[in-house]
Order: sequence, then structure tokens, then C-alpha cells
Amino acid sequence: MSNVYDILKERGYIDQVTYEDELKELLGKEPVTFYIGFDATADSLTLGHFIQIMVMMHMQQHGHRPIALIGGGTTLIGDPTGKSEMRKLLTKEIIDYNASRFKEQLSRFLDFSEGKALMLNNADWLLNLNYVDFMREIGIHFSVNRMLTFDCYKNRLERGLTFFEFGYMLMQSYDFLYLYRNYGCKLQVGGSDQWSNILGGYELIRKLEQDKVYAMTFKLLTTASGKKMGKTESGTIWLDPNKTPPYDLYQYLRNTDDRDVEKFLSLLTFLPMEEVKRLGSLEGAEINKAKEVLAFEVTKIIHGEEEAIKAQKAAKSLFYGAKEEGSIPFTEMDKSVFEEGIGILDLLREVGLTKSNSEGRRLVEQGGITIDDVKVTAPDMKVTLADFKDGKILIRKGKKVFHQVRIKN
RNA sequence: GGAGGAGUACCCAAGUGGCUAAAGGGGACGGACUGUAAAUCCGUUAGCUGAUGCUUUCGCUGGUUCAAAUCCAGCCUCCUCCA
Repeated sequence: MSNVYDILKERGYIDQVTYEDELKELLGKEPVTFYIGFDATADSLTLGHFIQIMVMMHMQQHGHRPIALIGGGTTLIGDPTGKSEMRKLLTKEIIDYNASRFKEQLSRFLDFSEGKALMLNNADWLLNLNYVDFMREIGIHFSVNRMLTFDCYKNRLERGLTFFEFGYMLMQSYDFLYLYRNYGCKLQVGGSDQWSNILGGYELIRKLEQDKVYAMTFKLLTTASGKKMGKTESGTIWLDPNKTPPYDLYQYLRNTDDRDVEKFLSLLTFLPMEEVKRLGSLEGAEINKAKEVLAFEVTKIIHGEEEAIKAQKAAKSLFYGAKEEGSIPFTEMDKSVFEEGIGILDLLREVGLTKSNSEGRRLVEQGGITIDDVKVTAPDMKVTLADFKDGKILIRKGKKVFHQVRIKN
């Protein structure tokens, strides 16, 4: 079997590694237990997390054992890395709930049977720590002078950093130590912003256990225009289909910047690299084919083939006039509403396409609203039963946003 | 604990009594061009309203004034320096 390290390297996941040669050798000769931490700050994982999940999947496919560590304890503090301000504190109840959602989502991607992967929650050991004991055993090994030189703290010094958050690094380091001692975990993986936090644990284990463990980070997924992958202006792309419908996920990926196509294919799909390279090198309008493949493949991994097909069909029918409909986002409304007729501005708000009448009016005035391919020109237009064909109409906002209204009987 | 400084719309940031729903930039949205891309250009960007107009907004609460984001008082939050 090929060495997973080579695969991760070839596909461009890896950013920094400690002792590259040794780690590669280790991964090549024995199953390695490794962990990735997820802070439970929301009730769903995001597309940003997905790259980490991909790494875990690759590793597991090569016989290594992933530990998905839910940060039920560390989230109570909040990682200050990359944050300009202290995070809002979440209650334990919310964090517990979030952790349970993560657990469910992760089990769709990893095989947790027969101990092939583990899911742990650091609340289980962090919450019972005794402060004084912790300081004596762990705190003594951390130099404040050194910690302050880390980037993640450096810029916080200007804006204010509480001791509370400063302690985050110790907790994460302790996690690694705990997993090493109890599960033989020898490798921690994380986003490149986690490098210093990971090294904290790495050094702690070296000091306390005289053993060598490894750290590996991968590049944070950003788009060519510099945004964090999976963050759009209108919100985060979630992995939970109730928060981000498969169609929206598909569209998000379908609209990938040309420059990112090859990178995303490599990082977010399992397509062979020859195929990735071939698709990535398509020129001009041809590259749209690569974008379709990207959108389809990722949607398939996250939501399953059936949903991916539906999303693709919906996209084709909306953009290319194909006959099949697939899963277009829709709202069902009572027939009575349309017997009287409803103002277009109200309708837009009702189905969630706009937030206020002013916004709707602007859109109409600028020619941004279309109903069944007919441009709406008057903000006081009324939509009535006569406008419906087969009990439905298709509202188009701007170029790319579609929403179907169906009549409920 | 003491001394200074700051808090303006999604973000950055001007504005220091009326002409300010609040310059400028970014972002976002709509249009044109295109390939559901990028770049570029035009427009829009508090709410209600067909329009005139009305209502709410400049950390919070009161006050002065015909009139305040702008002046005064108290409070809250953050930052810097000293202890």
C-alpha cells in the first residue's frame, strides 16, 4: 500500500511538519493514532472543517486511526488564535449540544466501528482538572516569554489578551498529552493556524514522556480572492443539509474561481490526481466542466450520490433549461394567498429572498427580479393564481438565485 | 487605585451645532460585458412609502438649544501610561 504521507503531500494538504522524514517512515510502517480537534462553537460542521475531515478519511483509508476530538472543554475557553476579540462565551449546554451534532456528522465520513476511529470529548478530562495540580504538572513547562513571541498572541497583545484565553494553549497541549498517554496518540494534525498550539503539546510530551511525537498542519483553505473557504457574505456553508441545502452547496462549488478549481479538486475530492490535473488545465469556458465535476463530487461525499444528482439536475434545469427539475429550493404557500393576489415585495419577503420591502423595491427597480422568465418591472405588481402554471412559479433573483413557489392544496 | 485617549452604519474611517440618513474606501447587492469565472464599467447599499414625505440611527441615559453625531452631566465598555 502506498504511503499516505506521499498522497497528502501530492494533493497539497501539507503545510508544516515536524521531522518530515521520520513521520513519513512511521506512517509507512505501522498504523498510527492521530488526532484533530474540533471546537464546538456551532451546531454544525462547516465546509471549512471538511478539508480536515478529508485528511482524516485519507489517513483512515491507509489504516491509521483517527481520533476526532470534540472540544467540549476547550470551547468553554475559546481559542484566541486568529481572533481579534475574545469569543463570546458559550454555555455548557450549548456546547454539549453542538458536540453531539458534530459527532453525528463525523460518523458519516469516518468508520467508527471496531475502534477504527475514536470520538472523544475533552470535557471528559479537562473539566475535572485541579488547578493547582495542573499548574504544577503542566504549567511549569510553559515559558510565558516564549508564548508571547507566538504570532497568535503577539497581535492580541495590542488589543488585549486575558489570562483566561492565554490558558487555552496549555489545555490543548494537555489534550495531546492525555491522548498520548491513554490512546497512544502520536500525531496531531490541524490547520496551519494551530501550529503553535500543536507544538505546545509536542514539546510537553517530549519533556514529560521523553518520547517523540509529531505535528502536521495543512493549509487553511482560502479562495483565490483571499476569503476563507466556506464563508460567504450571506453566511457559512454548513455540512448540515438543513442549514445549507445540498443545492446551495453545489452552487457554491459550481461558482468556484477558475484559479481555485484544481486546488479544490485535489483537496476536496478523491479523484485521481491525473484526472484532477487534466480537469484543472482546461482552458476558457471548458473549465466549467471541471467546476461541475467539483461540485458534484463534493456534494456526493457530503450528502450522498442521490442528493448530488438532484442538485446537479436542478442546476441544469435552471441554467440550461433542461427538463428534469431536481431539488430547487422552494416554498409552499396557501392557495388562498393568491386568490386575492399578493404584492411582489411581500412575496419576496415571504420566501426569504429579501429582508425588507426597500430591498425588494430596489431589486425590482434595478431589474433584478424575474418570474417565470418575465422581468418584474413594477414594485406594486400583484402575483395571483393566474400567474401559476401547474401550481408553481419560479422566481429568479439576480442571475443565480432561484426560488420556486408552490401552491399548497 | 491614579492620569490620559477612544466608542459613528456590515467593516475601516471622515465629520465637532443647522446644507448629515451622515464624506471616502472596502465589502455586499443589482445591471452591462461574459463562461453560473475573473477583471472592468454603471447603479444601489436604515425602515415605511407610488412620489412628496414620515419614522428610527452616530456606546447608554438625561440635559442645554428653535435645531445636536456634534455642547453639558452621569453611566457603561475598550485602549495606553503610571501604581
